[in-house]
Amino acid sequence: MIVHIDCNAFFASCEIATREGVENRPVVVANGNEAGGGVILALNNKAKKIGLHRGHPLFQVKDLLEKYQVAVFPADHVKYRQISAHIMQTVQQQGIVQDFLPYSVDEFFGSLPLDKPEEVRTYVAKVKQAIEENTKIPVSCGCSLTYTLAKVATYYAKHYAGYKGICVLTADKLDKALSMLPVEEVWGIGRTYRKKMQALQIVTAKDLVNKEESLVKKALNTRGWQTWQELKGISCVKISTHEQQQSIMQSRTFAYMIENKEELQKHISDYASACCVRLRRQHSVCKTVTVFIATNRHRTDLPQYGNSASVKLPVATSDTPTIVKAALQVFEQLYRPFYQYKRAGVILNDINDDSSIQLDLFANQDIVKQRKLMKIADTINEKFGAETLHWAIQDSPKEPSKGDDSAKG
DNA sequence: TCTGGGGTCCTAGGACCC
DNA sequence: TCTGGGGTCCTAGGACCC
Repeated sequence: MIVHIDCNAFFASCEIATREGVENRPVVVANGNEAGGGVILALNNKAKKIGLHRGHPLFQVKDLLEKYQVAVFPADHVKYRQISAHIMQTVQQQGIVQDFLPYSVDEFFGSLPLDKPEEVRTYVAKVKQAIEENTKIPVSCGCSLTYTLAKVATYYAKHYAGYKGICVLTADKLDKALSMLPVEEVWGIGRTYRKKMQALQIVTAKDLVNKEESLVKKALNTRGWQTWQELKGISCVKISTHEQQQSIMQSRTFAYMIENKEELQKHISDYASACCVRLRRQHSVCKTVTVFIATNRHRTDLPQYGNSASVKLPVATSDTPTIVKAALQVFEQLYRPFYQYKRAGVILNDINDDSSIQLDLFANQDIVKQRKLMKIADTINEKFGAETLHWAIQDSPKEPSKGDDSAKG
């Protein structure tokens, strides 16, 4: 049996668990920038009941927030990662669920070598109780034959109070469960596939399962076909557990629109630099640097422009000055004057372990020295705060420092 | 005034190879 | 010199996820 554990309204639950006196109030977690813009990322049931939704921009629901005294908190991802790790640890200590792995910050998969539903239910209930006692985070649990079906089970665990947060979906109940499930609730069916489903007159998950394999393969490609198989109880999805991320991205929506080139350059440098820190933290190097910039797509009254481009580095690296320089070069290609920019970001791709650097025959870089320098900088910034050491190349390229790539602080 | 920030995988098509 | 068949690799973009 595959076990799926899903935290309920995770970000909101984390805030409630770590603060006094908010558990009886509607609670909302939103991201935001200095100007207070932002959208709702998570909310508890009390907040849902007064009509709030995930994705609502805060400025549109200001009246509701005031009227019902909603507690609004900014997202604190460091806290959420810590609580997530605590949940992992708690479950592993129980020694009941095997191969327990995180799928995202608030979802986990594992397996149980049992098939009697009562037994499964009993053990999963123990795990659920341990999580809720140790971390104060309420969870829903689904168990079934495949990952996709375990997520179906969790859907029912969440939607039917009678299950008390645990649903064990055995083969004999599949038919009924799938016939009651809207197809767009199935893991792997998103916006585009939902439209295709409508065209094929597929309304429930069961309608999908009943379609012929050849039709599914043709209309929905490999992904859709895998989902179809999993719904029939045939495992074929793999949960990837990369220890190293394969891409690292840092981007922001600005509090206000920016036209000034130097100001944008400053942001691009900061994002690139932040990406590098994360890259080194996972002991990786990257070979491709991508930059994107865009205007405010919501402002239809203003001229729109958005673009992205990449550069391939001659040698895979995690060296901040090298990567910042590359990002700024790409930005130079992208930038068009007279537009009001609202969003920008940097993505690192082609990521590999830093022990596997392929040296370019003609490249003349002293990698050992670079790495020592980076290590020192990271150590200092970790110890004394992220802005203690700052790379000169992050500053406006119009006033380069005399010593190339030297750090100032 | 104010509208998120990350990720993964798959596919189609072009470049290039023998 | 021309032609075809059979491959691989790379990339951009699109789909999905949280």
